[in-house]
Amino acid sequence: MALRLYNTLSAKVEEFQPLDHGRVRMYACGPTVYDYGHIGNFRTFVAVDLLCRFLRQSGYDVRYVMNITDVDDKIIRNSARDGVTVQRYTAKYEKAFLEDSATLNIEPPTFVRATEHIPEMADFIARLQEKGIAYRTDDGSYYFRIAKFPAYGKLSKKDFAGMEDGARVDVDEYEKDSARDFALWKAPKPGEASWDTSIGPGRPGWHIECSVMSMEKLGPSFDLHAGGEDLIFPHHENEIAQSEALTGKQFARFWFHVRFLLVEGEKMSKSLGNFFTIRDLVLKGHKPSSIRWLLASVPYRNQLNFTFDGLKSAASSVEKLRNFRFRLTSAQFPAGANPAMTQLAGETIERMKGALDDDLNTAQAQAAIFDMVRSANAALDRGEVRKDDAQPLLAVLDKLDEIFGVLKDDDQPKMKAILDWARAEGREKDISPELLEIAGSSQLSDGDVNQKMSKMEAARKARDFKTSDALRAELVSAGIIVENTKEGVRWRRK
RNA sequence: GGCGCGGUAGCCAAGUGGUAAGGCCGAGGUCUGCAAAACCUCUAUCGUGAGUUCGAUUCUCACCCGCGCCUCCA
Repeated sequence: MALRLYNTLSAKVEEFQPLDHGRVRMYACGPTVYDYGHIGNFRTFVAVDLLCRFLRQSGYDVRYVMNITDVDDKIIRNSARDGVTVQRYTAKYEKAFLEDSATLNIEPPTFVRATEHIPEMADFIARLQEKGIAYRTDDGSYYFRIAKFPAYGKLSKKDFAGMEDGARVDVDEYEKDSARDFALWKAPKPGEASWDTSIGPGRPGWHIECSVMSMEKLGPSFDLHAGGEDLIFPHHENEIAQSEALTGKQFARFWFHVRFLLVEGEKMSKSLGNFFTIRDLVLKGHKPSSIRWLLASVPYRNQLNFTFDGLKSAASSVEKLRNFRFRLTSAQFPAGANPAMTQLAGETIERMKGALDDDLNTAQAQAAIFDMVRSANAALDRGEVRKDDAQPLLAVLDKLDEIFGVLKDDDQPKMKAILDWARAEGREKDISPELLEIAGSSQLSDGDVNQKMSKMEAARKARDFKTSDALRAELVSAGIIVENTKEGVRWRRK
């Protein structure tokens, strides 16, 4: 079965086939680096990451480009407020974005920056002007003439034919021929960042960067264009207009839009006090893997209700998977193989692939893995798992994790890094005891832990439970989880 | 007002014209020196009303509620 994806352009679920056999070219609208990214931003980026990972797992060679918008109104406003250059201002938040992406195990795409493509944008606009599609106003701004692109509205399903010009002219705008015409290039204003270019001084409009950079990296027609649902209009509609008006070719073929999330059942907003960055959540003691799992647990086209109960639940779910993996890798099994386990592994792989092929139904993929884990754990309890069964079962987990990216336990160092950042930023008051507990579990080295573990085991063998319990309590208070199982003793960090 | 999405167990959340995945939490039990982990059992008739149908949670209509876009917010 092949991947079927919802395409905003056709408003249908379609079978996905790239233009070039075996090769996918995709572009995603990335962040505007004017502040720390919030969980809403990262829902989108995680969803696109899942898509990219699944395409790769499905055998495609994926070229994935993401833009970083490092010049826009908010950036100009905020950098002026802080009295720093635009460059310096955006550098801080771009770094934060890259760190947060890494925290969430988002595989880095090829990044492109708006400010590094200013001459190309000017050239693009000049060519639009040559074709009579763009026009210059007296102040030196350039606009896109929507009347020249009859297909305008095809992505957002808006009908502009009957709209009267002038009904809603924004008085702040310059002299546009039509109210719907959008800015390609903004004339310089005093105190604002400006570039001298072939079409005159100024700065790019919002949409032009994505047309220019995506086509430069991926060609005039490419397979997938992704972003948050809010970008459908006007951003992506305008990208299509600019690009297709210039090249006469179809721009992106599939449009992938990720739905907004809610927080505790309400729209996230600063005024409601339910606005969270990744760092805010980690400071509260939540693990990056919990955040990622929760964000990935609801299919991208559904509204996701992001709650703190949900985060705790996600933490337990990830824990369950990690425990299962731990159990398979740490125990000794009798030689041989159990055909039931081989079959279970095979069926689960099929179920996961089938779920993800179905417009990235991550919820069903997760259900498939949990079904397998339960069955396999039950078989383990009954002693029905043989030596040769471990590998195929672990392979299923690996396959799952190629997409979901939560099994490797590197939460602790990531949280420690954010703890250090908070201290450097003077945010001590936001550091929770939970974070300190987890980040602090590194105080005991692996060697220390192993030493105490063997002492504890010796005491247990001698049935000196008082001593062994005391050692265990000591380890537990240091953030170590100790398990004495039939298959042997083992430990891990909280 | 225009266009669109959704309302499923305490919470999160899939799904289907033939009586409902998965996760978390809770209760009871098994295992265990204890703890942890794990396993087993239990917990929903799918917003409300009407219609179509042999049969609807799944289709249609109405209503109520929530959400999104229509203003450079992912």
